[in-house]
Amino acid sequence: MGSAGQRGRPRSGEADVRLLDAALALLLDRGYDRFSVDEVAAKAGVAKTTLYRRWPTKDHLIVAVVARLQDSVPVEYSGDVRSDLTRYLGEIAAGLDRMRRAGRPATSGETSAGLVAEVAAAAARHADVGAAVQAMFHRRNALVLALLGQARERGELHADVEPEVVFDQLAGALYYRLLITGRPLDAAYIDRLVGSALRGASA
Amino acid sequence: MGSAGQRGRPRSGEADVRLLDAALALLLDRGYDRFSVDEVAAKAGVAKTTLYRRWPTKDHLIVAVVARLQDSVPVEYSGDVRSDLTRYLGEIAAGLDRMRRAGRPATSGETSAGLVAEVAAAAARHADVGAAVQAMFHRRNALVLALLGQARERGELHADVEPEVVFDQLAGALYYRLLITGRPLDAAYIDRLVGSALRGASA
Amino acid sequence: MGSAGQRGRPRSGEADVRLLDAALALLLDRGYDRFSVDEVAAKAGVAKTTLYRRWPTKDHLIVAVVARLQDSVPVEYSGDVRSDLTRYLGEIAAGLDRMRRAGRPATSGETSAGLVAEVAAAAARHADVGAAVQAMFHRRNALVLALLGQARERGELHADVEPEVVFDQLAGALYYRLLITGRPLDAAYIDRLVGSALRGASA
Amino acid sequence: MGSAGQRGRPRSGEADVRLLDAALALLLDRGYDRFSVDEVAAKAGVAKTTLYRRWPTKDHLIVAVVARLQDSVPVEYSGDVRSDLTRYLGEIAAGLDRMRRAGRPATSGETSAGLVAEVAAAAARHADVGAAVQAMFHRRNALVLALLGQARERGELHADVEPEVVFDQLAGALYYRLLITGRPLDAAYIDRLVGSALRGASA
DNA sequence: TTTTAAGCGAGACGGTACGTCCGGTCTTTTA
DNA sequence: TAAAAGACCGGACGTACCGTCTCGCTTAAAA
Repeated sequence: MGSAGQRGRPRSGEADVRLLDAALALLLDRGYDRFSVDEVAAKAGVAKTTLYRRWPTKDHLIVAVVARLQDSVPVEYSGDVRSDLTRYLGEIAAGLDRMRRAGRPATSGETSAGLVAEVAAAAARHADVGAAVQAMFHRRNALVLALLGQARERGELHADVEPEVVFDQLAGALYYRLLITGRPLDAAYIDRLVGSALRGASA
Repeated sequence: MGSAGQRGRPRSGEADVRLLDAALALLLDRGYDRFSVDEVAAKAGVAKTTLYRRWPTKDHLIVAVVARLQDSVPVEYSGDVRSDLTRYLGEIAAGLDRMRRAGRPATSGETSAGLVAEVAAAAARHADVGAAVQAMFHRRNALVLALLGQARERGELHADVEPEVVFDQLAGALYYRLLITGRPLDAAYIDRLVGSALRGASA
Repeated sequence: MGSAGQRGRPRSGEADVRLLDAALALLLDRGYDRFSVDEVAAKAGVAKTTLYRRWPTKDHLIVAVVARLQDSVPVEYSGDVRSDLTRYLGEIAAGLDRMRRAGRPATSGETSAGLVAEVAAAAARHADVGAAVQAMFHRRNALVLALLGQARERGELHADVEPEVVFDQLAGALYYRLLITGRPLDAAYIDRLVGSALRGASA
Repeated sequence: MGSAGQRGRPRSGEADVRLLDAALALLLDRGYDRFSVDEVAAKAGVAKTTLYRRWPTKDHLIVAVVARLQDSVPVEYSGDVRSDLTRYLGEIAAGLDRMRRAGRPATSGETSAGLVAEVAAAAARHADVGAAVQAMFHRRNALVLALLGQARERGELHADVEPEVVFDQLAGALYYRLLITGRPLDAAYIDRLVGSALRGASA
């Protein structure tokens, strides 16, 4: 009753795991280019067809991998906007940092935004990948938008503060640094950033 | 005098122009992927060797093209920070918009950041391309940083405002929207953005 | 006694028919390549497993189909060797013609021997298919060999005529034309052929 | 003078040789199926593109290889039709024998016509391959047709003998045996065959 | 009536090869 | 020298198709 009834052989859950694991490993020590689908399949011990049944494109696969990388951001509220924002931006920066290292020799101090940029590019190439990427970021950001909204309602922020805009300014600055300027995303910068954003916002 | 003495056939200045033109045209109606070096050479009526003598890589070529797209931003100061910023961000948004359309059917209202992202990715792939990209943006931004600095000195902005951070917040928000969120960069948004940035900054 | 006794669900006779029909239809309008087992099953509305339970290989299936195509050659003796041979070779030629058209647009006057050759190739790939093919041809040819033998005994042919060799020459010429030369197998040719074969053979 | 003038880098003659050699070797010890284009290229130490520039298809390549296998049939006339025919058919049979062994373990006494059939099938799949195959056989057979024609003119054969038909009967018998019947092509059979063909033909 | 053996539908899976694409380099002839 | 032309190397991509496997379900004979 209710259940649709199983048709055909079910997809192998193990294949998913092995593929994503292999892909992640490969992505991290190769980077986007030099990442090859054939190699993922081989490393996972899975047929290429099985991979392509799940992700129709290298881009799709990589985005799935990245999503898994990013999807573990437990946030807790302390009630203090400044420290909450600082902590959250720190998490984002750390996440970007994990991606930043993909494909670069660990020793190289290079600030490479390659993977992030590639993901954005992939998002632009395929509409569905774009949707997935936006959803991924939306999930990540929803908490912070809520946090800003609550702070405003509590009177901790001016009434005319627009959470969305403020958030764009904060996150945007990080991405801009990473992708364009190439300057570091350290704690000091994050402090300055939060400070600047809250200067006019706090009541 | 002093000149090394020209040996052999001189480089054809015309080739440069034809190549860049062809590349631009192709880039605009194909986007980064589906843009092929062979095709550029063919369209320019120039040998591939000639192209590679000038730009050692597809990435290099494309960045050169993009630089030409972006490098015409004459800015004039009106003396009023708010309007100056608004105007300048408008210019940036317009430039991004030109790139945004690359390779997308004109009709599609899609907000595609493909080219921008690809350029960032290219910057991450080759150190020299990265330097060129940063220089390009640095040239664009220097004026605004100067503007903010002067406004601070004139007392129009608080003494503890950090121009660099404020600029990151402004430009970053635009790029974040474009690359990640995919939401529009219209005049209304720019107004809200400048408003938010100046709320706490103006004296 | 001896009989195993029927266990389990019996095979569906309908499936056989539907599969062979679908396969034949597909074979005729696609040819050997571009004939896909999946498509046969789909078209027959039958599971692939069901198909493979009957024919372990695409080759086996196709040979089964071809056998059905060829197995309807009722021959009657008139008593006159020349006319009997002519008639029989005409039947063979017609049968080959049916196969000849497989996968070719009806309009194309092309003399394509594709299917015949593919069957021969399949026969070479699998011993059992080879046996089946030989048996099929043996059935077809037995009658003619008998005919030649009787004519010899009746004195209509020289005593030293070897039916087997003569038959090879007749049938062989047809196949050689079809497979190698690509020239037409019309009635005129068959007459010349029989004439040539009987020149020295008839007493 | 008249020459078109060489443009661009000329094709590497060495590549041709290495590819054909590699392909032949592979074909002989694998047979048509299990013959892989990638492997040929690898074995020849040549890029796959280079191969595909010459032969657009596995079929084309294989036919080229087979043509080389068959194209060395120097025939000399002795003036005696019977012995000339016997010798020539012997050559054909030997050539077929070389192909017959392709892909079969040397030990196996199997009479496999695989490669011949595959070539015929390939000829049916692509019009241009078909033309090449016919040309190949035409070259081989022209000599014998001429021989038969001369013998007729010399009065060695009846005036109403049609060389073309006789030849079809002879060659056809060989191919029919090989492809369909699977019986051996030994010297004894060839003698019987020539005898049968000449019975009525010789004046 | 319950068990057991097998067939069936659906579709995922492993494996292999194909032919294509494209980036970048090399080898010619000609200017 | 540079330029034009085009072959070359290398490597990945995504597709196609074969034949096997794994489910859940159905059919009939056997216990």
